[in-house]
Amino acid sequence: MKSLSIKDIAVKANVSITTVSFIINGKAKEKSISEAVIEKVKKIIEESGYKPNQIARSLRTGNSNIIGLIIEDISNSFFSRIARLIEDKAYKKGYKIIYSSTENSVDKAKELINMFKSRKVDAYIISPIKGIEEDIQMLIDDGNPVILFDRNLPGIDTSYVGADHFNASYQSVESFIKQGKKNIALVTTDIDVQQITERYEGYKKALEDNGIPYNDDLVVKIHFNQEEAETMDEVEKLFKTKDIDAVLFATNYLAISGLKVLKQINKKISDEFSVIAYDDHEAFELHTPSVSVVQQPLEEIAENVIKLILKQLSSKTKLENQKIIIPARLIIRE
Amino acid sequence: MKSLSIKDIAVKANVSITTVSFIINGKAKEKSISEAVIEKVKKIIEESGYKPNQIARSLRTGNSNIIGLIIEDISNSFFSRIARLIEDKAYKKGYKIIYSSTENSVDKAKELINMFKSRKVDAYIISPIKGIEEDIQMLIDDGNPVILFDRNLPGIDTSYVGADHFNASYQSVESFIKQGKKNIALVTTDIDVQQITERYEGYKKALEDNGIPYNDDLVVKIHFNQEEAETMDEVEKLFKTKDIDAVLFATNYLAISGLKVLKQINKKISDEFSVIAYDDHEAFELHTPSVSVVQQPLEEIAENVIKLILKQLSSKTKLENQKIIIPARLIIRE
DNA sequence: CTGAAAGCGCTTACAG
DNA sequence: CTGAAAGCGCTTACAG
Repeated sequence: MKSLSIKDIAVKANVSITTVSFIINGKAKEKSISEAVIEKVKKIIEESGYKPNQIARSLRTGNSNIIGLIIEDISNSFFSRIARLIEDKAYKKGYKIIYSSTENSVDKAKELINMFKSRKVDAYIISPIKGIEEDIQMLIDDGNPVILFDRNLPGIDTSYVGADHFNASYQSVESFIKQGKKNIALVTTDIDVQQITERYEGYKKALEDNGIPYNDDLVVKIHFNQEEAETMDEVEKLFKTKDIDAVLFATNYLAISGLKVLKQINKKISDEFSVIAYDDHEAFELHTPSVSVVQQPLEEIAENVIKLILKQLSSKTKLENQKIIIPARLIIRE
Repeated sequence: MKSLSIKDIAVKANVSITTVSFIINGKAKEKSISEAVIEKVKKIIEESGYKPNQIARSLRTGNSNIIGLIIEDISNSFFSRIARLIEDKAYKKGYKIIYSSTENSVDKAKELINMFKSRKVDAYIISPIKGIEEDIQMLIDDGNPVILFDRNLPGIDTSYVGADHFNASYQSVESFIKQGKKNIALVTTDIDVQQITERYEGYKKALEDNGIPYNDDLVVKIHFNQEEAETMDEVEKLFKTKDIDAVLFATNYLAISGLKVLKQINKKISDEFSVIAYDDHEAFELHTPSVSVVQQPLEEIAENVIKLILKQLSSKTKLENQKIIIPARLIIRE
């Protein structure tokens, strides 16, 4: 069954397709179409259930009312929750979101950008990885609104929204030190992205500022994408061979692996052994005892991303770039 | 900066756009274009970075290589993990996925279907809710491939893939009974969808088959979308006023709220008080003590959904419908 | 107050 | 072996 076209409506209403188009697009008044015609056409559209073909509209107008969202992995709860918030907020303004996961692959990220480009999305929201700077720069040069979030790409001159990873990490370590901890470990990943680097820098600086020597042996960099069993082995080794009294996990999935290890080796979180996880997760509050966390300001990140995108979308000229850094919240749970 | 069109390539190569189009679409051989021309055109495409406009292609061919995925809520880990698996598998076959969340709203679900329709997606994967039967039937009548998953819509004659909710629930209750439990509660939701009803029926039937009278007081139906605090109040009331020795949670988020209550009122899971959660979640294995769960076969669900969709997509004729029910796995954790 | 016509960038049946 | 032309379903500048 073929669907109706604007022509079918025009024939039924005995007017031109121009008239129908004006009515559909709310330009009837402006084009001074008579009330009678407006009524008649609207009624026919209503009754027939006609929906304009958005593909044709996009081809003609060059925009799509679609925003492309590129993230690392939709099954990661940080991203899926952000995606949901962005989706909601965009939807209310008449924009749809197409998302896709890069899985931390430069090739896939480039492909996704190309796919979005060839579908003429109106704007790009990207949680970028290293290696796609050029592709992003091309989008910007072509005049597309582009916003980076979660991770900044220092060389790229565009707007960015993200949490203050450095300070969050700094404060976490400082809170350990205030509790009297001396041997503070960091479990992080080896992905070379800014937010991970910042968490590392925050850790280092906090030690330094408090006169505790940095010890490379207490920092474990887990290879991205490796089997969880392997990760757990590495963390277990850290817990067993080093004399540590506190550990900061740089991502929530690492913290979960870490907690599994603690359970396995029957080591408890206690006054003698503190844990902070970067990025909250339902498992942490529920854990016995509860795990302290750094909460990322999801709502504010999504809010700011959408606000910037919509502002750029409704402006004829390129707006000034904004780098918005939002404080994260350290939640100490007893 | 305007992007290149097929015409630009044709001009550069000094051939017609027809020839360029044939080459792009791999029909060069079939149309017996000379090797020399193929080489020349390919080189120019390569060098210029030309990407065909998919919008124009869609308008012309009527298909988009896009599959629409409609789920309840992308921030729910069951859906985000399924989405990721489906995305991966579709991507390998050259299909992209557009997803959107219905948030259990009939209106939003209808709007999403309309949006997908007007974007001419090639196929629909839908985790449906009651009230959109007509809209789905229209899609099917129009000849679109449609697959339902997770929840079936009994009246609709199309393929379906989902877990065996009835048996999973039945077995959970039976395992309680084997442990000698008599007062088995069910915490479920009031959403009127098939998979929730089946979990309820499985619970009831297992009691009946084992000679335990069904007691309505032990079944709590939580209102969907209400504040978690309210949910926790209701669960707390159940735990405090009824003398129960086992509880089955019909969804993982309800189980998480339930565990929070247990923590608050300082009640422990033990030999005297067993818990099973429907749908695994990282928090459950980590919990002290670990929580038994029903694991949904995510990988198999995604695999079967994609297989059915691709088969339908590559077939000229409408294939016979298949209802694929996959057993869930009950994992008893000590 | 309304319409004929061009054009967005493709694909493809047809012609040579 | 290759190309001119129609057409997918819209929008919009222009004309009357």
